[in-house]
Amino acid sequence: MIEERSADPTPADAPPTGAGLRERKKHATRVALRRAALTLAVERGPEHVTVDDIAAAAGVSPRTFFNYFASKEDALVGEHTERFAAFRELLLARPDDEPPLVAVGAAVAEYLRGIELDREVWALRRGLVERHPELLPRVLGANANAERELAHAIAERAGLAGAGAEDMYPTLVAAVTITAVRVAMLRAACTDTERAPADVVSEAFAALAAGLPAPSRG
Amino acid sequence: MIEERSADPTPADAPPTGAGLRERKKHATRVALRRAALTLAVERGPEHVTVDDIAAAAGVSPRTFFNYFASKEDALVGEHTERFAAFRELLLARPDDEPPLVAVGAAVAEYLRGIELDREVWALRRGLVERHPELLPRVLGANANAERELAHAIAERAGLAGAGAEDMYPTLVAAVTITAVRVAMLRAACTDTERAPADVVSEAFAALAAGLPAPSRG
DNA sequence: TAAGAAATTGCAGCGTCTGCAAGATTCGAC
DNA sequence: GTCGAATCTTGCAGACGCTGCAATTTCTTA
Repeated sequence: MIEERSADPTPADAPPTGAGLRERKKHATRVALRRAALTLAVERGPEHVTVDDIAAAAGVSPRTFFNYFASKEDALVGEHTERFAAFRELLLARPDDEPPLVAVGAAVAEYLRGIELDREVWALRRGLVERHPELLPRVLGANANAERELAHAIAERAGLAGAGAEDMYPTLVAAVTITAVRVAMLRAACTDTERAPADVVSEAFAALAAGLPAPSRG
Repeated sequence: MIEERSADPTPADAPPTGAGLRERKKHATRVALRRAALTLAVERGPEHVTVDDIAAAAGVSPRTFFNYFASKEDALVGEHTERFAAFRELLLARPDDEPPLVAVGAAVAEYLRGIELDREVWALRRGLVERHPELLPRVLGANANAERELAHAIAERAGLAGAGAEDMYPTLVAAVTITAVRVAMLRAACTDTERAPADVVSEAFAALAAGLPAPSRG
């Protein structure tokens, strides 16, 4: 209940093609379970969906569900964390002389552009969280790990040795980054649906880098 | 499991004195339960403490536990949210011409100075989260509600009508604020133990308002 | 002190999640 | 192809979290 590890450190983008049959089946099951979970949750509301329902809809036994996800919520909103695995490299690839927030913002934008594949699942998840704000804390909580990862990467990039312990700066930038991305994504999903998420995120980072000047007061 | 409401909207600082015997007993029970939960969790680790244990240590029945807290975690880390209730007024009391981040930072600092009462419980909780990072997501998640409250307050203060929907700005400032407070508190708790938390928070806000300039690279 | 309000408790029950030990499936080497 | 090893799936039993309900006890108030 309190533990929050992933049941399986499989990367989110496991290759649908290539590799052995085993891998393909596993990936298919994982996708089926997640889709089933999201679809059912959208239909009935998360609290009216049991693990048994999800497993049945995905065509596996209830016990198998827990071979893929550590918890019911994990199947619904737990994907985000996994995504940040590759992010670190994107960040470290930015030119050395860029200010931290700019580099991070650029890396994030790049990262987002590479994501636009799972549109479908993301749309499901977005609608779900919109209709059921109870899930929001879980989503935010899931970012905690990503944040620590990012803090390490930032410290590394800035040439600070020990990560975060002796300097608040990397931690702060990491936290603010995750926050900005989150807010911008929400914004992009809810209001600015016509704009590319990456653009909205860029805007948020621009505002941050400028010290959050007040907009015109109305 | 997914629901995240409080079992009881009792203010965190219920009057230990005054009022009837009933109120005093309720407050005592609440405190006893929280203390028991924290103490046991620190001793054995959260996952090795059952609700039955907590109830027994507090001298009430297991069923009664759930009359006071919606979940086990709520007893451990759920207090934070309640605290933000009064924050809004502090913010709205700041002079109108202050830049948003400055006003928010000042309000936060003020708010923190008023908190230094529960030192004991806070220390317990801090040590607990430090030793058991699994709890961190829950703590962060608990801030989600506070964040929305704050966004509303900021929008109100900035004179923006509808809260957050049509402008990303208040949401962003609110999110960044909660984030900064969180990081600064962590910092104050872990490293800068000699400095007042309020000071560390102020520093974090100064960095934010300055657009997060890079520290000297080493 | 008696009626009424509110808190405590036990119980029955659903749902989440885990460990364990079978049984089925895939893989790699021959 | 075949066989053994590695891996996945599944059922089962059970601990634990959490809830509704109804009976009982404790406080309040008139």
